[in-house]
Amino acid sequence: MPRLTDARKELRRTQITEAALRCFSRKGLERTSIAEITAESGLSAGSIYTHYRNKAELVQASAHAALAKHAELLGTYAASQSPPDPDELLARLIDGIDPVKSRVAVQVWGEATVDPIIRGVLVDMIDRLRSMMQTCIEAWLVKLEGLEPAEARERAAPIAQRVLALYLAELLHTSLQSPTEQAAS
Amino acid sequence: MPRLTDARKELRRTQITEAALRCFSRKGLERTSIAEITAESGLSAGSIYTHYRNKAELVQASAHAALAKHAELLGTYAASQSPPDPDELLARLIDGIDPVKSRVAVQVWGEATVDPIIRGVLVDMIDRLRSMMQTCIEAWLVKLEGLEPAEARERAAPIAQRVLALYLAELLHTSLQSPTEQAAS
DNA sequence: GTCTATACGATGATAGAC
DNA sequence: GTCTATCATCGTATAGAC
Repeated sequence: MPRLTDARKELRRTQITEAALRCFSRKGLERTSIAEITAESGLSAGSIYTHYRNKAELVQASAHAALAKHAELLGTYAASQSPPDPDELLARLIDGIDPVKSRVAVQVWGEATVDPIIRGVLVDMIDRLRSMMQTCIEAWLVKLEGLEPAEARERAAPIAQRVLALYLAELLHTSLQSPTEQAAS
Repeated sequence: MPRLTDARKELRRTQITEAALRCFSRKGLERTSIAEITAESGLSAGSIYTHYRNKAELVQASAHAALAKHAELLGTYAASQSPPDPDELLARLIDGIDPVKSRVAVQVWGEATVDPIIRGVLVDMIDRLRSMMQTCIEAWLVKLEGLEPAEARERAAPIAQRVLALYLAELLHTSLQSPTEQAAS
């Protein structure tokens, strides 16, 4: 197994998706052309197509990468020894929102409306977010509010649901606030 | 002033946007071609371009139409004699969500991320929604909770903010639940 | 005002050299 | 694996007849 080769391969793929994410944040998932991604990545069209079968695959990979970063942040809190209360959790998550990534995230929402694969990626990620929030809130209810594990689990679910909703709304809000450097089509 | 002519003109325009909205709901704002809208509307490309300067203008008009319908529903509650409490208000709004329109609405969010004009339309509509929610909640606080108008106004704002957030999140949820009849790009 | 037919541009994707 | 050059396709927008 050529481990080094695989690692380099993956490195190239992320190099491409990183460049793509920057382009998407400026022009959107659809209106970004492959040419722009080649310019941003410093690679060529041919090279990109050896790593991704077509543009749809690249968009999917980029969407996954964009959403995963949101989950990463939450993961650190979920694993924390002293879990924050729901308000504090929400505040920290909001504080961690990156305007650039928020734009791509909201674009992914729109695309998920129409593309089943992107939708699968998004639904999956949202479920993971909710699950992690629930874990975090559950731990808080047990450790700091003194609830029984059984009752904590029961009460954590609806709270997590609402924290998630407020977080998503804030994501939308952020994506609309940050200025666009791009003229209308 | 040829009033009848203007009325017919407006009628044609809505006929076009209605057809466009159905197409958008299936294929998205960008991947819907003018040809598909002509087919859906029963008109021709030439006809459409006499009513809208270009596709961007048509998308803007359609976006406005899609969002306005959400506001209409809320307007009836805001003007109601017996305003519902926040939970009930939210429940009714959610109950009134149309899956087809929810998809277009979320697509508009994504587009607003990139297109300043669409963003203006969206931000405007969101502000109107929040304002109407606030009015509704304010009336409820005064009439049914017996608060002073001054305090009601103060306390209504953050509640409206949260109801709005929960509503938007539910809109996203609905847009992801309804099945897509369209293959990936 | 509406249609048919078309020009023009843009873009996704590939072939073949290195 | 990567690049350059190219192709084929598709979609917007327009011109001109009715």
